[in-house]
Amino acid sequence: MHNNYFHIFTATNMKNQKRTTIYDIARKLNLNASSVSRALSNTSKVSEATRKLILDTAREMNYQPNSLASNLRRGSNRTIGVIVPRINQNFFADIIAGLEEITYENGYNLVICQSNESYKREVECVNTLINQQVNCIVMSVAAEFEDDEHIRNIQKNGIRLIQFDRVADELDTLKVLNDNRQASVEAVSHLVEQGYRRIALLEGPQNLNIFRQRKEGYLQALAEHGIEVRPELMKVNAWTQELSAEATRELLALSDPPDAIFASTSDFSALGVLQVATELGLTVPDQLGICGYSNEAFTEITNPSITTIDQHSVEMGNAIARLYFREAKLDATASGPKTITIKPQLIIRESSSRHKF
Amino acid sequence: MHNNYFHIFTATNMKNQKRTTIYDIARKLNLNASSVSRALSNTSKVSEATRKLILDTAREMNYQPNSLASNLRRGSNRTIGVIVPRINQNFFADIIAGLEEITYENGYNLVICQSNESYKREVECVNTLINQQVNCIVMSVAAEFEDDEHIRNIQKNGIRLIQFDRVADELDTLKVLNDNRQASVEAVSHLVEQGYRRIALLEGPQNLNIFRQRKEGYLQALAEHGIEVRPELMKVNAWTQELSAEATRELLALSDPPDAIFASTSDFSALGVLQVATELGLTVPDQLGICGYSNEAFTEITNPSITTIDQHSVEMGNAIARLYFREAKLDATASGPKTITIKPQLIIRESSSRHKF
DNA sequence: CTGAAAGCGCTTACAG
DNA sequence: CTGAAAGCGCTTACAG
Repeated sequence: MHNNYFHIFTATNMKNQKRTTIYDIARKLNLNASSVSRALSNTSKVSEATRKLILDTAREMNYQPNSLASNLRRGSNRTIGVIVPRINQNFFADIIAGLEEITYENGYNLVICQSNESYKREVECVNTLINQQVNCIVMSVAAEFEDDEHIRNIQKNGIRLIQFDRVADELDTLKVLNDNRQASVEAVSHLVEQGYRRIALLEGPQNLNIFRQRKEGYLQALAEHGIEVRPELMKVNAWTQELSAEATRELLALSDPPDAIFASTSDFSALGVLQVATELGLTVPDQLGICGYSNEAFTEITNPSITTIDQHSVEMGNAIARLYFREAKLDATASGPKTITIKPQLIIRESSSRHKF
Repeated sequence: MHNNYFHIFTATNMKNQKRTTIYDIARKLNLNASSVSRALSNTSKVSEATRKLILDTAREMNYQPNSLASNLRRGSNRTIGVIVPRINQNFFADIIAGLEEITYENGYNLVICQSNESYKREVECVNTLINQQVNCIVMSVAAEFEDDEHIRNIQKNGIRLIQFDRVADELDTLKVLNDNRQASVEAVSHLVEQGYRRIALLEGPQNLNIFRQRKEGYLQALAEHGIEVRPELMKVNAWTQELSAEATRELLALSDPPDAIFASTSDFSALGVLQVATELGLTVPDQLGICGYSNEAFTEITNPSITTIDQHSVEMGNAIARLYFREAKLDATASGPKTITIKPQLIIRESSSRHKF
């Protein structure tokens, strides 16, 4: 027992040489720790002379404040937790970068988790962030959605919640969304204006709000232009490059095949469409029009370049963070449901431009 | 004064309804908080009966442990801090995703900061993470490098440090690197084997180790194949798409222009080369060979597709996290400098394949 | 197996 | 302007 203790002591000693605390500084200067705290926090009244003395000594002793302690005491840790399906997907990486810009300016930190599209992982992420006492959780739900109890639990614990992009619609929370429906309407209308009439839709999982909205936009645009809906032109769950390629093969094998395909799920889907079209010797955009979603970097450099929708993802990240800080400044009780909508932008490129531009 | 206090109380009350603590549970069960703590931590001896009672009550009262408190007490917060130049750059996003996989498995969290390639920001990030008492800092230095005092400071504070990719070479720390030199040797040798002889190099900022090593590899490969070095074929700081395009124009305007360009800085540079080549009507790979670096997603789908080097970035993230956990298990004093090298892989595509493959 | 007590490092009303 | 004291919520040696 004694041996064991001694051993640990030695190791710790060699490793840490014990960090300086405000008590160390106080002792050295024959002051009380509370004065040191006040001088360092730079907020309460301390005489200029002692403040300077304390700051100098702190620097000299290489003092680093212990955020854990001050956070515990203050009951806030100036941290925002982020849960996304996948960190290294362009859209989410941009959101995170956008969040970071603003949170950094405000002296906050980001704790990041990824759900990997799994419901179970998402629940675990939420619990971890609640335990960490983050001030706010910013999240986009996993495709595998089962239940929203864990999300409600965030609010029960007095933690602010901002949902973005993929959200649990029914919950009364702060939300930052893209206007997916409107973007879809514009994309499909553009295809109609280019002369396409048999427009197919590649859909994402309909349990996610964003994919439902994109489908609604597609239907709305067809209605507005008096084009009849042909169910066989709508393909469900075509949301990866492979699934989209497969769906495209099926579509093009129809007796009355589509003359345009709106890959509403992603640009990777659009890429799948383009691949199959090239394989089959169809010219794009003349024989087949294509529109994707997300404005991934590669859409600009494919041959032909791909028409798509830019979601302003970095700006969206900024907007989310700004929303948090604005709400946090208001009385804690004041924040009800509130939605900010970002307007995506149709980027017209070669894959849908029959009339040269 | 009293008013003020009352106001705060109300707000807090309405917002939080006060989270359950182990004391609340103890009081309810007529036990001591220490027993509750032991039952919940699941480690010390508690009778099966009381353990069950405590766990049930905790669930019923919606207890969420306060990590801040336990971390402060234990002096560790099971968190790894990450500092990267840019979160939404593919390589770093992949590294982060790779880190997250392993840290998650081990019950650790990630706190992420981005330096935006700025030295000042990097120093601030380091300080924040030190104050947060993270167990480890994983970092890749900003391009704007001034001094390594902040990095030394990490170790002075008893925090483990793992440098990766872009590192301060002189410091004795754990390092996880790509074998940039070897990758360059292979890329340039491949170009030689394809019959290219006047091979130009686009270099990155030479204050970063990775770009120095890639240049060394280039020089080594030329030497090995008995090809003379022509300084006018080596362009410094060509590390964005625009700068590379510019450098390419200059190179191709030479009286004896290159027949291949190794864009050692990134695939975006390679893209800049490809653009200019297309503009000037040069056929790739016949009249000009191109090789990039990083294996960005788009390199597969450009026309022609781009030969490049895959850095196994997700696996590199995994390796970094595993290194931390392995070292952490060893005695705290035992960890000296140590380097893990990941072997990148040359991906040969059309842009450098004169002989069809 | 359980309880009582100290302490992690800080902040903040309360006195003076 | 400064000091003394309590407390944030937990963990952990020490007794029993």
